[in-house]
Amino acid sequence: MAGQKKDGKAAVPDKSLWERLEQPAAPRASLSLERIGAVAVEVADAEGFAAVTMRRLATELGVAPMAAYRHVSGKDDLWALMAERVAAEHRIPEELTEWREVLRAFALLTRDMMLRHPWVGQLPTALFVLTPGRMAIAERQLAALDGLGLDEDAMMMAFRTVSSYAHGAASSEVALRDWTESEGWSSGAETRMGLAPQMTYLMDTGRYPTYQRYGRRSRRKDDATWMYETGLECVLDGIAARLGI
Amino acid sequence: MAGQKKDGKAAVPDKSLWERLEQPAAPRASLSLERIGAVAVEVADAEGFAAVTMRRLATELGVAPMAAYRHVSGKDDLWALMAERVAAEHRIPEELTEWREVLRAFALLTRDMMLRHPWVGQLPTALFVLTPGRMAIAERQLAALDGLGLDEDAMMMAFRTVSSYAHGAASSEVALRDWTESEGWSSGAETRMGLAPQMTYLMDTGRYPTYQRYGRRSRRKDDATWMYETGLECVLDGIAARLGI
DNA sequence: GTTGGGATGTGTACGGCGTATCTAGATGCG
DNA sequence: CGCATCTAGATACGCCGTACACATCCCAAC
Repeated sequence: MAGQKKDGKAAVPDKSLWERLEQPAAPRASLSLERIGAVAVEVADAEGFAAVTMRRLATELGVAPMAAYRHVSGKDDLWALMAERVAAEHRIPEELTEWREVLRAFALLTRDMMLRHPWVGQLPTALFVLTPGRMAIAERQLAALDGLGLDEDAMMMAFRTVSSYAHGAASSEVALRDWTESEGWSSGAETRMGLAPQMTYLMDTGRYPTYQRYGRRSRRKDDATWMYETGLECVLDGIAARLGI
Repeated sequence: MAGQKKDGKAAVPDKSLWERLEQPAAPRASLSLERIGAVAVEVADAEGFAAVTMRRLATELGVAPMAAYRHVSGKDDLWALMAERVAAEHRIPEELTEWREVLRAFALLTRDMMLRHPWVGQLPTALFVLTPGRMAIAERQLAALDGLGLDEDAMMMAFRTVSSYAHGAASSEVALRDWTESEGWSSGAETRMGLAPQMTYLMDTGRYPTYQRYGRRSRRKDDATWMYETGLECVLDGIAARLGI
């Protein structure tokens, strides 16, 4: 067995992806999980998630199209490597101990990370949990919520609530930014002036009066940071109030 | 012009997708946006998002592979139709008037919808905002927040905070459900017993003590509804407190 | 020193995808 | 009737993921 079918067919080794990722790179191998993941992230950062193809990676790595399959089982493993790589960028300062500060820092770092790597929202959502780096982040949050008299369910609920908010808010922010940029507008104002035809049509139906009033009267329409941070404080307030911490 | 290049090349008409969607179906056409969207949703519900290909749709519609391009510009339009179709399922009861009830109903309906159509989380995130049905939902929320003395920015912030939480929480719930099912487990307990090799490895590293304690001591580990609803109440509490409503 | 086997990368090929472009038939209008 | 217009079909191109068989290289055992 061990990554080798009886007839000599090539395959990825037996050990789990994460175990292999932590092992030192094989001595006489031009490829490694580290290198594959790094290049995948580079390509995605530069040209978008869709540009990350096995063939493109092979070109970038200076290797034949099928070479990477010795190391990853396919695109699933590849995506997992990408998720792990960006998760490892999270560095919540050690000094922070108060639960609210830790959870806030986590949410702010998540947004920064997703603005830096806008393709992250296109990864399968399960990778937001099931990666060593993501689990380390969760562990840090849970530890910060420990010793406050909460039961395990409440601790997990608090963490997951913040995490859900952060993921949802950051991905919609990124999606809207990508969309306005893809339409060739560079500011919120421009966006609203040269509205895409479909938006103009929708607004002109007059079905969205409150929404239109927001468009005319809002003073912070383009301040995504304010929106994100204010929403985050609400979420933290609510957790504190409901859990009595 | 008008959907026709000078040399007779076929193309989708000029009017926006949404305008065409509302028009009555063309008299002598076997295809319509309605029918295309309906079939796309059916295929996605039955076999997953990846099964929705232009060719598969053509087969399902009893039509040549390129026929649908007369009506949609490509997969982008198709996805927009799918998003609009599931958005139209949201029916927030007319009787609800209190802001908190309206926002709560919206969040609960969002979760139900995503559990019913697990592929929704794989749509481009921008479609969670920029569709007529999604805008109608937003309008309803904003209207419920109107007249409480909030300024436009606060109203939008409240709505977006709930919407971000709902989207994030529901998509991670769906992703985890899909993942455990794809591994062939049918309950949370089974999931934890026959843990995937990669998870066993991670847990065995001993790096996640608090997480492991949660695994051992949690009493609501498999109660996704409790988790979602409790988190939602936190979010609503926080909004109420911060905005003084 | 030779040899054999596992690890590593290569070459070739298949079936499916999105979609550009051309062609053909039906329909309504002068 | 004749013609523009709308609709769908046919064909084809260049990508994609990846299965599979093969070549190479290095180390270990003899």
